[in-house]
Amino acid sequence: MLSPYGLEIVESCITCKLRADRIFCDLPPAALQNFEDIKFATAYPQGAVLFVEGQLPRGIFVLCKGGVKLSINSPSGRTMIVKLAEPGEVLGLSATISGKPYEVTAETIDPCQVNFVKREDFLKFLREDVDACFKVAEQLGEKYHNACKEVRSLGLSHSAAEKLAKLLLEWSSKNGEGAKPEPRLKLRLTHEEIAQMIGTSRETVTRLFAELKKRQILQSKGSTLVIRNTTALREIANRN
Amino acid sequence: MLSPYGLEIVESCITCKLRADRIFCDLPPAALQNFEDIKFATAYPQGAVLFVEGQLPRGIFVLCKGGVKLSINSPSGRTMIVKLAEPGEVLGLSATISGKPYEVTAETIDPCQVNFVKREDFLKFLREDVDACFKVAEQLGEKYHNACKEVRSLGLSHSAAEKLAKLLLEWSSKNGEGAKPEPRLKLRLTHEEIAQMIGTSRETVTRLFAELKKRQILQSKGSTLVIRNTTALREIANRN
DNA sequence: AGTCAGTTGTGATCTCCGTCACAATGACGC
DNA sequence: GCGTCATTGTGACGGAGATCACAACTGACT
Repeated sequence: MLSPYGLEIVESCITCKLRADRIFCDLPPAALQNFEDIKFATAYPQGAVLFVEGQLPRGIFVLCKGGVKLSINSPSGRTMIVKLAEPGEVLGLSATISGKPYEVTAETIDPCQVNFVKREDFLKFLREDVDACFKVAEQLGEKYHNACKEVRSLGLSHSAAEKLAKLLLEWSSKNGEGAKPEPRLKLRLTHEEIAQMIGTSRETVTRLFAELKKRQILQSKGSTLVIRNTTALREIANRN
Repeated sequence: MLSPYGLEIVESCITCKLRADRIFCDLPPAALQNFEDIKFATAYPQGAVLFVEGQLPRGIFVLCKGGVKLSINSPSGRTMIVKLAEPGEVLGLSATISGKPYEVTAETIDPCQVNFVKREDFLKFLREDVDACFKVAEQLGEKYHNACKEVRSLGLSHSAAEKLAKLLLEWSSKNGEGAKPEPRLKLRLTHEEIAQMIGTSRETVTRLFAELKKRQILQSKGSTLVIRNTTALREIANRN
């Protein structure tokens, strides 16, 4: 099936080949069929907003393909990026369960495929299936874990350099690049957005990058970044 | 029944009168009976450590009575208080479900009554009971919500004053004191600990309190604090 | 080519707050 | 009472980084 935004939509979760790798999607057959019946397969272009912090929960969004930026905004216009969600994650979960407003704003950074489930359908689904309910608990645990990591990074770090180094190391450890002596990673965010991830200003990020390059720890080729001296970067990340 | 640490232990969850008000404990009769069979009623003195960040999860701790301080520690000796847990909360939940190490350290700040459930018993219990499983999801959602609030406070605030004001307002909104024109609250923490809650230094907290008192916004009588000018405090909390 | 918006790079200030260093106060036991 | 310990109160100083203000660069679109 052809679809908008250059995505090839996977229509059915039952035949989806990616399922096994996914945190949430790997449900037993019975649950999967029930889920299949209540979900809507949808697609979004880059830059689309799935939901906004403060809105009453309409339902959950299971990310099948693409990346989504989760952020928290202050009335004063500041914004803080909490996480870049990856395929397999369920977005809007805690709000949908509690009925309280969405905690964060979710905005696509790629063309995305998403399975949407209406709140009432989802709650009914959970009430009838322990397996699904347990998966949800696991998923929420994962989210909590991430939030704790964020708190740790924000609260226990001394310098912006430390936080940036931690972020880069985390990114490089994905995609199996972490093991290599000189891991490389694609920068999907602007300096401004990186600043919002580590709670600092854009200028500081630019300056830090400049310094790391000068010290031969980093090297950039277009939008790919090469970590030339992993040990040095680790040292900065654990400084003090 | 008489017990250690001057606590009167509530032996059975089934006859517990406080149950209805509690987030987790209000289970349907069948689930409650099953829970009753696997839980251990225990008591701890003030200052006891229930579990430490990084330990493999032994099980969950349902807080029945007393207060527990949840904190995150850095290898460098810094510590950040994430939350003061109240009766009804389930501690060590996400770790017990995922099997990954406890996220935080839990230390009692009062003599406490706690119901402990071993990990394997708890998991089995959840697998057999949708209602309990759903309660767990709700509880985890609540934890996630709190963590998000923490991230917001740490990441989006400009000044220590702002964070302190926010904290005081939050505390005063408990116990129904929030509605009163001059809410009062008992300070259960030292300046040092308050500093750890808002991610600043002890001296800064002391200085901020001094200033707030000078500006007639606060007034302290022993360990109770009176908020004399709620509007001014709100203004500081939302400054910028 | 040229234009224009969105990035990135860099210098000059300025301020908040962390840190160090003590003094003052309070709590508690003996 | 007095000694010990934890907590609180204050001053002085320095530095990390926010903020402002531009300049330089990039890439997309006409």
